[in-house]
Amino acid sequence: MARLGRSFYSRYTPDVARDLVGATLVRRVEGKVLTGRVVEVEAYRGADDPASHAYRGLTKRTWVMFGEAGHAYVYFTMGMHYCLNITTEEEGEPGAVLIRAIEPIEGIEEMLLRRGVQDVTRVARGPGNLTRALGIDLRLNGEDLVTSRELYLLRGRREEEIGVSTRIGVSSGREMMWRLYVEASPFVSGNRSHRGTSASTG
DNA sequence: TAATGGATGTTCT
DNA sequence: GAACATCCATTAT
Repeated sequence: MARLGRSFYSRYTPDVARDLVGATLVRRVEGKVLTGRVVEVEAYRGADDPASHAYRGLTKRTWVMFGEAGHAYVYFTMGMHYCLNITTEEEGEPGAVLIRAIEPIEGIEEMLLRRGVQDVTRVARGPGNLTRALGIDLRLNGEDLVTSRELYLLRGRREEEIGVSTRIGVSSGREMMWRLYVEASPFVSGNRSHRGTSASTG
């Protein structure tokens, strides 16, 4: 499998989000290799997206979203959780894709250990759980996934059935159907109320 | 099946 | 000082 390069990320964010579903996320930490298939993502943009951190412009927190595509944007939220995003768009144009869930492939035992749970379908389900399972925190903020040894993405098969819905946990920007997930996957977060319309990819 | 609230801390007004 | 791209257990329907 080939690592995704700069040009993959330097595109319109919802398109990148769609193409990231099915990719393989690789995390190397403390001598362990942890990998998983991306099964759920959300797109966030800039001035045209009130739900985005970058909506109100460049700040000390959001500068990564305005920079070069293909970097990790990690932020701390709700006093407890870290969330992992991958930056998108041309430099200067803010955008990022939030990775919400993966289906664990390699290093499953290590992920279960880090989370303190037994259920594989829940170990990396939801953005906060995912970062905990993979040992991702603010030290990885700004990491370049095109060159990093610790965190990167591999091209995956294109998924057959991809579901589309509004984004979870946001109060504004509800008209944008920018949450994308593998329709049949039990590793996806949310519940029936978060199920949107189904869309096939050719 | 859906709504509620507590833990917890950074960012922005 | 309020809001927040969360999670989970608890409570209400």
